[in-house]
Amino acid sequence: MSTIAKAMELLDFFSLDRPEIGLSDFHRLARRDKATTFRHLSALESAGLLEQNPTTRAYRIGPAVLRLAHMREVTLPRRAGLRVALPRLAEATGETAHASLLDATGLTTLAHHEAPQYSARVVLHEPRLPLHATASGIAALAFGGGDLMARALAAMPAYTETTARSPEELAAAVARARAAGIAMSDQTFETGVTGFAAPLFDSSSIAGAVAVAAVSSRVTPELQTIILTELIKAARTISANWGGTIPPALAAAWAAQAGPETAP
Amino acid sequence: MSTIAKAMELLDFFSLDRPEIGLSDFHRLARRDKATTFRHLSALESAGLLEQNPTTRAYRIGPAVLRLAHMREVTLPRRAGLRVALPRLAEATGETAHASLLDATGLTTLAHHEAPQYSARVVLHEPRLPLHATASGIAALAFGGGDLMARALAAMPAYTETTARSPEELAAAVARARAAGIAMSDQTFETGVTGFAAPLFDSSSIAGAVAVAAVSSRVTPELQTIILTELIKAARTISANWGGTIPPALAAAWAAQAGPETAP
DNA sequence: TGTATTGGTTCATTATATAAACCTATGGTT
DNA sequence: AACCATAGGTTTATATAATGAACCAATACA
Repeated sequence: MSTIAKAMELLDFFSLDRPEIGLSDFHRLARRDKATTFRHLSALESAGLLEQNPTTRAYRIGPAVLRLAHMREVTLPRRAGLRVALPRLAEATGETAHASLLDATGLTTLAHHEAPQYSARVVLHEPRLPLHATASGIAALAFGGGDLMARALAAMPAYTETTARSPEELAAAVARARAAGIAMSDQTFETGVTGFAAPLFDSSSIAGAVAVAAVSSRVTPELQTIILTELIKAARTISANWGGTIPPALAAAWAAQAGPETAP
Repeated sequence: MSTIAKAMELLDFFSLDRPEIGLSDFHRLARRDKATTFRHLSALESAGLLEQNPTTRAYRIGPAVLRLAHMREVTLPRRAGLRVALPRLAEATGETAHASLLDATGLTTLAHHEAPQYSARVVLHEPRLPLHATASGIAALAFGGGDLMARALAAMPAYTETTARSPEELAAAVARARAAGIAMSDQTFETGVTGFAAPLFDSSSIAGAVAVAAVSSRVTPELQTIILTELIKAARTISANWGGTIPPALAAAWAAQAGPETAP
């Protein structure tokens, strides 16, 4: 593994719950030598990707990231297209809504929004979503290129009892999602969490997924109907904002899924 | 220089004018071997910091950057504090306003806003601002720690005829800024651009600078008065948004500068 | 058809990354 | 006050990973 990749893995240890990490914590979290960790952190800092809290000396995301994100958002807007749709999806379903971006290597969480209705809700903390074990991943596989499937098959850790274990099992889930226009996952990533996801498109192809992560015990047939309807609405809105068009086969599946009243 | 730092330097070649860069262009821009450049780009891509445009194969800023920026902005808001103040500063002065963040290594441009009034306006494209040659840099030196000055003296390229060349010249400019509460730079970085800057503070210390980059030929004493007044207003607002307090000496300088009607 | 350019790959050579041990400062305990 | 644990950071021989010239395949232009 390249030194560069090792250094940049350190960035993935940050989360909303852990926005600042000291040298010793990093050294333990990454299970790497302290001197090595220190030099990696220093290199990231000198590029502005990290900075040190002047009082605690702990490391946190640096200002260069803001500049880069601003640049991407101006030239290739994504977040802006979620601003309305995601909170609306969360409120309409009463569950946690989130959107992720697909690149050549997999899905990256882009934004999430928790519904305020219930105190029991799904809180997300994974920056990268495994393709084989999440509804978003299945949705991406169902409507993405074949190379994605190869990547998914390369590593299939079993997170729960119901995580797909074999290529056949995964292929079946993907086929179901392709037919329904929506991917579902029953506690395949985290126990107690049921996922529903729809693919998102930009001007060239599939670009990500929008999903609802619901508390499993709350999922009744009625709620499921609401979630599917709202998810399709959200996916249509976001894809439109991203300059994408829904493939005809998917549009037909959605029309059948949600009933004629929500057809385009 | 570390491999990590070399790889991350590649990120600085992106700008709003050049949001996508192909392998060959990168190899020329960075003056590095093509194979090396390729491996660096691939490593950045595997971390999600870059992605490839699926049609042109050119590299652009990746989705991970959005996630990191979101995380920083939630835990340590900065952009939000500029959203109102910066456009207002640009409109009130008729010139380009910008804000930058200070870290241990220097100033990073955070956001800028061009005034719509005139077609002749200053367009900024530098991601990093040199401390010794910009108004923002002088403001940072005037109100930042002594280690900053050491860093500024380490490298002092002469961008124009009027760029400070000697430590004494720089120290004089910094002293003027400290006394006035505002830094000024007459075409020290780019010919035809006059800069005015005020320091910004967060809860712990100096955190950046807000500046007006004016077309030199338009700078009359009247405009200069407007710029100084508005700049102080903007600096007060932004620092307040960032949870900062203005040091007494600076508050006094500002009160004297802008006249009693704008005193806090 | 020929030529220039693109993105990407190979492999011997060489430079850089690594990790154990060490240093210094600080905060909390006895 | 002495003690211990932990923090951030540094040193140096050793080992691993980075480098770049040459090469390949594909596309674009003329």
